[in-house]
Amino acid sequence: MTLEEAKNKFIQTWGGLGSNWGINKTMAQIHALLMVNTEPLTTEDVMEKLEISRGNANINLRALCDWGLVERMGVKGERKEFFIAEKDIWRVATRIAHERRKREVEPILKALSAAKEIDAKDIRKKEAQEFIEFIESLEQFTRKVDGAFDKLIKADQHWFTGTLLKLLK
Amino acid sequence: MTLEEAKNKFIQTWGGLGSNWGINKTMAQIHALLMVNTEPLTTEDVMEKLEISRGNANINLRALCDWGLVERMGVKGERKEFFIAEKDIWRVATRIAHERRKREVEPILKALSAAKEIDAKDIRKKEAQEFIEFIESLEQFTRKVDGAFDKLIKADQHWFTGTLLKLLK
DNA sequence: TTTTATTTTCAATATTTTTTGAAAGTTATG
DNA sequence: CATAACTTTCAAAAAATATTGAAAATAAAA
Repeated sequence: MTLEEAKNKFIQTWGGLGSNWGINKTMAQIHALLMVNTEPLTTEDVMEKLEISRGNANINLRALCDWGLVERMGVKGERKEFFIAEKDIWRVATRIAHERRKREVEPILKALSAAKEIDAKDIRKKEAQEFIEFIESLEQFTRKVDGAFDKLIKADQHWFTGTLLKLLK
Repeated sequence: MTLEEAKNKFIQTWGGLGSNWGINKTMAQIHALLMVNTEPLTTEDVMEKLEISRGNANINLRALCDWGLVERMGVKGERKEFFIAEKDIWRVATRIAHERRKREVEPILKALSAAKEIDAKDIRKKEAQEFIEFIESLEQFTRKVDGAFDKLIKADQHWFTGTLLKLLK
């Protein structure tokens, strides 16, 4: 396998993984492409190397910027925009975690809280009490996990890979 | 909102969440339905309450059993099969984590390791060395997170909600 | 064994999500 | 200002994924 082939293989793999993590395939592939290229690339480069349309490249590059996984870069004397990826895997992971937490946890808590608003006529039923109790256990659990996640995201990599992981041995 | 409406709302919400976690909508809805019903339900019940086809109900009930989130139950004197859900949210979470780990981490590590097999003619290039180094940092990180995950799955809930969460305060 | 109840399978269909590409928008340059 | 270089948008098309429903398979009962 040539270096080129190895890089392509990695791009494909990373693309496949992305879909498991709420990131679409193209977005993950662009991210992979930018990670294995030390020099910044233009939209045109991305289109060519991944054989995708301009619209697709544009939309996903923007999404990657929103997620904080990619940065726009101006290059002196060039009119085009250049893009460069976050390469530090710890930062990549925390950025993804941060974004997903924001998008997912809040709606869950809102929905759970809404589910408890039961009419007076029903609320005294044993069945209703059981239901409410169940929803509350879910809420409590969600809050706890969310809190832990939040701390993890804010923690620094050394503490994580050192201290915390030792505790989990 | 009546108790019935509240339950339905919860089922819908849980269904929506599922898709964020690699579980399809129907699968998550069936799981929710079984969680809010103390008594076991049949395939027929699930079809009616969620207004889905027999095939869909069957396939997703089976998947839930595979994930360890639902159990088949025989009921004395009844010919039909009954299903009951895991209701303990900690167990639900660890089962999902366990299943996803199995399906996702192994393929990642395999693919990363394959990406390093670069031809002799390229291997001496500085660029190849950088690439390999990068892939290795990814492998190392994946292994660490995976290890932590594994421990977490095997840990008991008390230790998690008590000891570990305090450390993350 | 035959009948009947129940579960499973899977090709066809429907739905959701992603991608395309061309037109409209923007910004720098002469 | 006009032109050229580049970026953004979005309706339509394609691809991926989930769902249906009826037929086949299985298992219990008669």
